[in-house]
Amino acid sequence: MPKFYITTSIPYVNARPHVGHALEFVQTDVIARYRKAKGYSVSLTTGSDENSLTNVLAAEKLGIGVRELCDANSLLFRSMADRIGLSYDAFVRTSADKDHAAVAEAIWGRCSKSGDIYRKKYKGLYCVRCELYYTESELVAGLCPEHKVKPEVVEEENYFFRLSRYQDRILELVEKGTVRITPDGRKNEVLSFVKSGLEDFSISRSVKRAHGWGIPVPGDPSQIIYVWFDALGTYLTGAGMPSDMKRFGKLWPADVHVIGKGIARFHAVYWLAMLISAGLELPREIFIHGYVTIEGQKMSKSIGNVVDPIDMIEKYGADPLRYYLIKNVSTFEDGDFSEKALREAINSELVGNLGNFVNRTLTFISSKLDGKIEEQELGEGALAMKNVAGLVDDVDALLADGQLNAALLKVMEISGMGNKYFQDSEPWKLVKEGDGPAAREVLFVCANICRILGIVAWPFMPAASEKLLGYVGCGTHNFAQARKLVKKFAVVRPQILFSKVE
RNA sequence: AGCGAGGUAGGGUAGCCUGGAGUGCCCGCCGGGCUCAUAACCCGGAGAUCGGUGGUCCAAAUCCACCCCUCGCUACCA
Repeated sequence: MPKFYITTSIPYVNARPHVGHALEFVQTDVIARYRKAKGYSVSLTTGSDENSLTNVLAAEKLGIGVRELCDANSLLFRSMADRIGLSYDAFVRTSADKDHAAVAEAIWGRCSKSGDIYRKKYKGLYCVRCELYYTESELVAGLCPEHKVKPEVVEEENYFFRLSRYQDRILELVEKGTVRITPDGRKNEVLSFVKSGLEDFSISRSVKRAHGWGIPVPGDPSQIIYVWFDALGTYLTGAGMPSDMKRFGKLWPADVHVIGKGIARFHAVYWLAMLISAGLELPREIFIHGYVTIEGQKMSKSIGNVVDPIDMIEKYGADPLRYYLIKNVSTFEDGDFSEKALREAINSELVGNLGNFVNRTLTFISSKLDGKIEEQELGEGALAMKNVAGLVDDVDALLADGQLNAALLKVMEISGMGNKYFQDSEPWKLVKEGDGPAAREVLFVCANICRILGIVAWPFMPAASEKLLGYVGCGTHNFAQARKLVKKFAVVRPQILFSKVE
């Protein structure tokens, strides 16, 4: 069985999860489940990024300890992962996972051995209030854009990573697609960034600047490893490094890193260089999604429009939220979230289209045909099955290509087709007229379409899919089964798959 | 400012590369049909100067030029 190793990025835990995080979890999970349904042995790593100054500052603001903040918020992220159905195998906490500290140290050691780490004085414009360095161009009239104060010139000796050395190598890897950057637009951005010239970057902070929070530099307790230099290592930690190198040997390299557009560079440039330097294999693909806006506006605390995915799950369920995030948010561009649109999608698409088709089919079979249906000679129904088969191929191809949004539309087309076939065939009339065989043919076809729907919907809406497959008595969600005709069904009277919202 | 992506009915999209009646899809809206089904489903309809201007061509959403608007990227900052 071929392996497939996929990761989500690890969010900072300075605040609660928002729908943007949910989007990434869902996209990642859809890809992971699709691969499972294709017969891959899939592993998925997620986690939380905790060794950052942002978290320290957030904790100070709240008047609690960093440890406390990280524990609490990490738990929230984990809880969201669980509730949204993210099928993860490892949840790495960068500040609490012993293996992870070991990984960070190992990466450091390996890069150092390659001669890519050196000490250098760093001089920059530092805003004490932000606790951040600014470049000249970021300043507004020479002042910090946030606090309108003049930044201080601060000098600090740090460790640097010799990124410049890898410019040509990265350019080639990305250009040739050895490391695939999806979508192409992002790939071009990465290329233009690399072409503009790569400079070495600082990979440590003084303990003071880091407020003593983070993983110490091996052999130099006065310095803390820069958060990104440790955070990226979670992908290795999750694969088993260093405690289970057998597992790691099987899983690494990652097949896909799913990330948001804001951190593309860290993955497509820094991470690749770090891995080359450390003598480790490179990920095969970096999959970059857009951001979620709320009712057309950027999500922000000051506007107060942050949407809590856990609230949405409690209100509408995980599958409907998953459905919405894939269907209404384009896979690679920014997309919008609105509760109104979510409700409309549930009522008209999940309830009205998919849920109704399943319900009318299964209810019909159980009330009019004793719940049993067997293979029939196919007349008109053969064409319907052929069309469905074509759509299954489409779903498969689109998912393989990462076009999650388009794939889900095709899934919905299948139930749309089922509804139309059911309607046009009017089996209820056939039953009244006493034409049993004709009615049985229609329902035999519809039962198969339901089953196929259950299979292709599984990556997107696993709970509903499993329920549905249970009703038709076919447990498997393996994609290959979607291309076969099941000959005999014993159907149970279904419960409603999705409930209408008022 | 430089580089890149995009502007198609009320919203969201496909079509553009390889010109040929504004052709399609998902919602919303209006009307009709049906009754197996969660007032659901099926059919039909209204609604677009395809960002603007000019050009090439028998013919342009599609090719070219210019302009307007939106959005991304431009390093140590999710």
